[in-house]
Amino acid sequence: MRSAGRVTSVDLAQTLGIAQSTVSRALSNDTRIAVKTREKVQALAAELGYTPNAFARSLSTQQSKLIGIVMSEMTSPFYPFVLEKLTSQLHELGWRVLLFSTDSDHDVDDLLPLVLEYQCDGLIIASANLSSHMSETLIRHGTPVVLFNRYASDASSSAVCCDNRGGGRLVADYLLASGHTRYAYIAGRENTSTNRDRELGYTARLEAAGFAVRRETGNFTYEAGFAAMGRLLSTRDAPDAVFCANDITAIGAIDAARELGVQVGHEVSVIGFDDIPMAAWSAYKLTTVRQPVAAMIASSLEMLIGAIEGQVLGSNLRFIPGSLVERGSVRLEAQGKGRKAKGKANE
Amino acid sequence: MRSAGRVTSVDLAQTLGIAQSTVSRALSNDTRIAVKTREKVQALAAELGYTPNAFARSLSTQQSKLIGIVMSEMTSPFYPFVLEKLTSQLHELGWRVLLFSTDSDHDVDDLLPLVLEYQCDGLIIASANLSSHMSETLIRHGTPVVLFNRYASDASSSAVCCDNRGGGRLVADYLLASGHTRYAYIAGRENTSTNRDRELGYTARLEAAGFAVRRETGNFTYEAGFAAMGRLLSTRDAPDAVFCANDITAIGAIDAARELGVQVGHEVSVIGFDDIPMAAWSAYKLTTVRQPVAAMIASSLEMLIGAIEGQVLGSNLRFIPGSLVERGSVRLEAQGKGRKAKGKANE
DNA sequence: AAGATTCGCGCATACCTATGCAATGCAGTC
DNA sequence: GACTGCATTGCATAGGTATGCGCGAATCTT
Repeated sequence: MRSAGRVTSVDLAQTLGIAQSTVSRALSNDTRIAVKTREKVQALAAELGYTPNAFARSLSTQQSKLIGIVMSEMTSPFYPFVLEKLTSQLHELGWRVLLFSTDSDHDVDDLLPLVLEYQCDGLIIASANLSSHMSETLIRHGTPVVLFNRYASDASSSAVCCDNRGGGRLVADYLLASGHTRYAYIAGRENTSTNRDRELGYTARLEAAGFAVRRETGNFTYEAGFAAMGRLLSTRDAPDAVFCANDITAIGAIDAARELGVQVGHEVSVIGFDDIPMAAWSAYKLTTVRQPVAAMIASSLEMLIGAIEGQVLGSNLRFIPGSLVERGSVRLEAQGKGRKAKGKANE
Repeated sequence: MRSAGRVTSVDLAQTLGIAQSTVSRALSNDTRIAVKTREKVQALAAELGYTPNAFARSLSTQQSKLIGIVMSEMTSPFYPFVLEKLTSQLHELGWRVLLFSTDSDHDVDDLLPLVLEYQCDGLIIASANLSSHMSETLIRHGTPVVLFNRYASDASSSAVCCDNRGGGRLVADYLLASGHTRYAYIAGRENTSTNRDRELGYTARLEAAGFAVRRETGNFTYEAGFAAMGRLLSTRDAPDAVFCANDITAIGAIDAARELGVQVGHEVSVIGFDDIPMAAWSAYKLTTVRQPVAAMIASSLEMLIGAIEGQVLGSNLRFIPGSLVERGSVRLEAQGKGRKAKGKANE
């Protein structure tokens, strides 16, 4: 009954008194088919509202034209943007998107069977981890993967990341140059390479310049930033420069500072990471490191599709540099509080 | 070569010297298969990493187990939350999600062929429009649809919405009760039922109480709210109560007010709609109408899956009431500015 | 005009799973 | 011992598309 409504290529063929194969070729603009028949077929197809069955096609061609996207933290402000760009670009390139979501806490292992059942031609994993066991399974199945903004420690799968470590260094240099002296870092989730690298770049640079870095735990959320900043400011010798693992944490931190009557951009400087739209709001004017999202997405797709079409499965890591965007949340001139000379010298 | 890696049910059958049909039945725990063979098959399947081909299965069963989700405004803060909940719930229920994104400006018509090619068993359209022509096509194909937070004027497809009109009334009553006198509305995108209904409920109630409502255009974004509030406050006789089409607009409005030195919650009251996480931030403390997201999603899935399984295709509209959550952005006691008595009386 | 070439199309099959129906083997019954 | 009945398994086919290969007809060649 259901299939009664569905028009198939066989139906078209029978109506026109030709072979199904001719219909198939006519619809794919095969040059071997005479222009006249081709037009006849296409006209009838349009008239009857024929829609090819992607499943049957995939079975035949061994290509699903499906890309799986696994995403966690979908509700944090950065990733929806990524997801939208990814899907719209994939659509333009003729691919469809099978969406999976997971909590970032554990690996995506349990989702993998589903991805494989649906014969995804490729897989993009954003802000989630892939166990090395699974990555082997994928390689065995010949399904290319690229990790987005995360990379596997064993380098078993390709990945595209913002140069998080470089970003951390950028922040350190900027804060040093403007004469800050008491540094802190509010972390993101601990098991993420993003958090690790941002911290590493920041801290290494500062320690090389002779400064210690106080560390507060966090998890990439507003609430965590709010709480951490509260802790930082409630101590004697509170920091005058706070780098946050991402923007939303930074915004939480700013709100906490305000609540305590501490002026952001004067008494304490705050820097974030991502450059989400909110960072530009007049309420925050957050100085931050902009992730080169467009370039990262382009790069991911290029790598993924290259791997699918060329079957070059070699793993490949790419780090794309971010850029510092200056707004109002950092005190620029040293105000006699810190060792100005040292800060400047380090630039 | 690709298929060399793929293990099929035929492979299993040959290895075990049994028929493919037996394998199929063994893996689906068919009771007719002897326990011993069943175990043998399942063991081998696990060993070889057999993954059933969902396409072949769908071809055979005429069920794709795929739900298409069409979403626009993915980057506005409300919808990622919806998307995440939808996909995770669908996964739990055994469905997969095919994701399509579109800009909310035009209909989803161009995406429809893709949805049909992939034989989606059902379709959820969030914050986007479906032309009546397309809705007919879907009915003809027997594909159930439910619109999320939008409904078609011709009632040709099912829909689940927040009771936006009721929400607008809630806001009006609340503002009247607290003695406001100069009302304004900052609109969302004009072609949306959400915007229309929120405005209608609000305005109708206020006009019934004898108040006029000043209207500013908007489009559900921060920037639009910011600009609109700027316009409102730059006039003589500026409003003391502003209802915004959604939270993000309201937050833009609040920032604009602050920029102009106007105290929100005292000189001007602002109310939003949605109750996104940001609304609770200490920087905003936005009083707003909470959308019953969980209930809306549950209801959508219930309707959709009911339609898929029962083939009851009747169109069905469901409106779920929201609730006012009080925070700090509304002045509560009349401050001698307005006709307090009248406001109170209307509660 | 007969053979060589090209053009247009059809036949048959692969892709993989699910399932109705037939068949087999075996135990139990009278 | 023959027959009924049940428990297991196999056979065959559907589902819709793409494509290698072959065939007939039309065009061209000389």
